[in-house]
Amino acid sequence: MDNKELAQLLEETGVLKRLAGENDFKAAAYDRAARQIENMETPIAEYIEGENVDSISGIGKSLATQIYAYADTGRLPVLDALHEQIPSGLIKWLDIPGLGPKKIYKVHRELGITEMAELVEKCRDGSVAELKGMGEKTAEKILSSIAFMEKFGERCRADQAASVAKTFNDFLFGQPGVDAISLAGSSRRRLETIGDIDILVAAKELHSPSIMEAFTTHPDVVEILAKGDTKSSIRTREGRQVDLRVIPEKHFAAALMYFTGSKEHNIATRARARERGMALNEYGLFQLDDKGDTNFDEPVNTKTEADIYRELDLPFIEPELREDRGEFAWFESHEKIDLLQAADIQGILHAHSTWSDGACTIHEMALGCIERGYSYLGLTDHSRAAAYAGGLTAERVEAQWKEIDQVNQQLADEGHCFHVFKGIESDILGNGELDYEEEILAGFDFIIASVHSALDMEAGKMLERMQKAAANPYCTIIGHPTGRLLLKRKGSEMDLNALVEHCADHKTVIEINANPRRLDLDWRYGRKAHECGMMTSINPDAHNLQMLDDMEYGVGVARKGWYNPERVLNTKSLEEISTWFETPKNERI
DNA sequence: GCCGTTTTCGGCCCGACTGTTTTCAGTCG
Repeated sequence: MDNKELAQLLEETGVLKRLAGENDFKAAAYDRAARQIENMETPIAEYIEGENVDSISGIGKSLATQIYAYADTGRLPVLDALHEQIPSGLIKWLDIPGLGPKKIYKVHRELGITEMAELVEKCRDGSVAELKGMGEKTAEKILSSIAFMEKFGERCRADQAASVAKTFNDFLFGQPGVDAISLAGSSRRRLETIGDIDILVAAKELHSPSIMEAFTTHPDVVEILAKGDTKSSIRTREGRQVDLRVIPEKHFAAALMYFTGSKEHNIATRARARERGMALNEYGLFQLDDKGDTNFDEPVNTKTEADIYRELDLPFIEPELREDRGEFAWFESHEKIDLLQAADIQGILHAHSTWSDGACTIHEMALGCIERGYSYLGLTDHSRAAAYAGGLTAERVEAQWKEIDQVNQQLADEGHCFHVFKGIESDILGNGELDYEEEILAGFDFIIASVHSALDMEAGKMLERMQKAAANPYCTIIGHPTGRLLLKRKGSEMDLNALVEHCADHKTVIEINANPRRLDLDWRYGRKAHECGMMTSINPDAHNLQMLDDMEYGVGVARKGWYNPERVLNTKSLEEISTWFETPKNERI
């Protein structure tokens, strides 16, 4: 039994309680307990053994009873009971924008349906519109939302969102009366997938209507979901939802904080304000009087987000950390957090050339790195098992080494202080071995070991395979550990906590693949990595020059995973990393 | 369902927008 598994069951209980029409605060208690247990570093089993589960904050007598029962029987009684009452088909309905738990339960109860297809049918034949509290427009909205979901899916990758965000950001910035503009929401928090794009504009009230008008009539807009004086939502032809909020400049800091979220982080900051006799909303921070009333015309003077946090006895919390995943607890005992910055990165460690499936020569890739301010390139073409990608035979490896020597000489002659390292992206074979004989392996400066075949291996076997590769003295870095493709392919479900620990023990680095399609290792394992001292490397896996710019996404994810520069391999200078590569693996720090 | 140096009961983050109402519930972020 692990914390994650229990947390998932508690979360599902919260969802079903809402669908069952129970008090929202009760449902929220299950959400809170789930988050608490998921973020705890102590295994829940220790509390169960010590019979002090209810000493965990947010868990009282009732939840503790459930958890003990789960320890005994492997089942959560409250969840089993809810499953009897609520068909699981309804959970999917929650993904339909505009349809929440109350309406879902009403439709289910009164029309006796549980499947999405039945819902479509009942919206079309008018049954839904006839229900009390519903109507024609509600039914139409449900139909259009379902059609939209089927066409585009609910979320998109961060890079896709960035391109839509840029279009609207540039457009709005040019509108008369716009004093300031900022991206907010999950894009600002650097989440790997984005639901909708949130943009915040500061403008005087008199300009608001014309800004809203310009926004909702932009040529990319195919549907207006809502339009008000301060808030509007649209859908773009790429299928993305964009929310715009226009507020006077004096509210900008509070609004940015509110609009950036996460929802859970906001709930916690507002509760914190309450504890200090204040109230926080998107218009500012307000002092409450004895009766709990306040004058909303006179906020506490806070010009920036940092000012608001300071009033709540906190340092500025970087947007990437605002997930209510331990950031408040951290600042109870620490004054600051040292987070990786893009400028800390000194070199590139995962890139391909025309020797395998890359688009550019070694020299071109090196110049691309120099242009971007890096001081080294670890070239890693594919190994021989990756025949589909032009993987290198042992003979071609040796020929490539000669070319790398020539390129290094040429770059030195041209006056560049830059070095190309001889690396390889070695396939991890089905049995966990690397792809060359030892004498070839020993000739590389470093090796990235990645799985490119038999991806759907059973999780336990996959973990053994990865652990064997990671323990190999020639394996420097594990590449894209799960093989996931965001929103497309799930990736291996092996126990990543176990892999992180194993790699920390063997001084093997696990990369954060910066390709926005992967972003693998996931940031959620950052705390585990921190706890056991695992190092990472932010790697673009570049197959052309443009992909070198994907580093931005990798850095965002590393920040989200709480990595400091010391735990990121490619923050080392050229000199430091040369020494590090030369040091035998088991002696590395 | 949880929680408490104002509290063991009565709160729990809070406001905008929509649709269905005729003063408000539901949804969203």
